[in-house]
Amino acid sequence: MTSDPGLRQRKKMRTRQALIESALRLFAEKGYDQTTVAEIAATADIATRTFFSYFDSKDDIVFFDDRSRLERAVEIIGERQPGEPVADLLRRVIDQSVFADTDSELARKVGPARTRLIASVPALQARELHLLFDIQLQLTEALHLACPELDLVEAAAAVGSLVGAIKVVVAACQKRGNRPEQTYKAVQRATDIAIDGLNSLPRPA
Amino acid sequence: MTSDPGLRQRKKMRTRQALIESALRLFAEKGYDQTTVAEIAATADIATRTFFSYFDSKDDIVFFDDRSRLERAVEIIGERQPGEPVADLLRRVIDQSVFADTDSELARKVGPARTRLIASVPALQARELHLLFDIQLQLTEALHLACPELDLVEAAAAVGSLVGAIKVVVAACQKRGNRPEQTYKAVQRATDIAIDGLNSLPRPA
DNA sequence: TGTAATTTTGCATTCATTGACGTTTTGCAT
DNA sequence: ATGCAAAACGTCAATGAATGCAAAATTACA
Repeated sequence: MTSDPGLRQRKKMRTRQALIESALRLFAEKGYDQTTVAEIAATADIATRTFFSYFDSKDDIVFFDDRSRLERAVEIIGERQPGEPVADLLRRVIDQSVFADTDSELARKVGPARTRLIASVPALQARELHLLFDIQLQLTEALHLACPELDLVEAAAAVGSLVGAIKVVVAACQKRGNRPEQTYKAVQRATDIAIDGLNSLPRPA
Repeated sequence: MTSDPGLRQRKKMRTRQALIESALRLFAEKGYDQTTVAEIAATADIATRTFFSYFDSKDDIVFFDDRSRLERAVEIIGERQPGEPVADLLRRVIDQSVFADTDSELARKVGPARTRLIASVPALQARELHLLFDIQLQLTEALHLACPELDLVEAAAAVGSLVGAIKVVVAACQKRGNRPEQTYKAVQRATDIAIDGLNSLPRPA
């Protein structure tokens, strides 16, 4: 299955790669809205029409490595040791898929720039949230399978609560311009709060 | 401030209303993608160009009452009794803003149809998630203000965890085609899980 | 009324996205 | 090697959302 790329596949991959690199470079240079699909295609030496057989939409290209991140996450969940607490399992998932550079060097290369790009373009924010949402649904299924003691609702709540806490905390940090250091600490705190529950929050003085 | 609408304002409101009704009716009849902005405008007897001075985009019109829902929520948070547990406060927010028909009869009228519509159109799902996300950021601020014992990260985690759990659970329920009855119960369960934390989940047998 | 402020509109334009259809490449079997 | 079928690509044309602009219409107010 993972054996023969074949000329066809190799060529497709190269084209795909070229499109991704062209797009991200142009977005960085001229901004997302100022870059047209036609330009991206031209820069990668591809017909405009063909762009859409590689990516469903202009914004999709920014999230080229989402699929592999998801696959990694599902894999981790599938390898759960029977009896391992759900909280521990999900902690590992967060660390090793969300905050790891899953998809080759390219992901690491564009990492921070991409983050800034997404934060600054509403259309990309929306796309990201939508993708993340789909991912959560799939994680829910995987978790439900790997943890027979959880019904579907419990699995969904677990995933939603953890991811939701982290996502909002990260956004709040970015909004106030925190350093990555601070943001990372905040993510840890968010994780703990999701795991220990809202009742673990400080009480009024 | 809330006194004189004036002819101008009244007219604008009527136009807005007309646009909303036309749009939702057409979406229901022919489907979202098959309905053009031009048709919506024509049905409401205004110029196509004018549509965009009432709504920023075609999908915005579906979420016409989001603003008032948010305002209601922020209001509730602002009225928090000092010493009231955060969990209790947020429970009330969920009940009275998310699951209440805030914006007049219109909201109630379109409720279920709109839910189905959003679920079936990817563009609307994305828009909804984006709006919901913004809402969460604003709730975070409001909560931080109303609860001095919470720092910003804690407030964000609280909101994110609760809303996240509910959102994913609702989606999971819809996906498997649960009845509203079932879904409502699931929301309660999701709320409890967010409040009590992932550690409150059933342990492996 | 007359004038300023605000809205509405028509028009042109840009650009993402899609469908139909013909052409080129590649994989594979003979 | 040769030929066929499928996969990929490209051309052309069309649709429809979204935006800028300036003229026309409407409303507010002195």
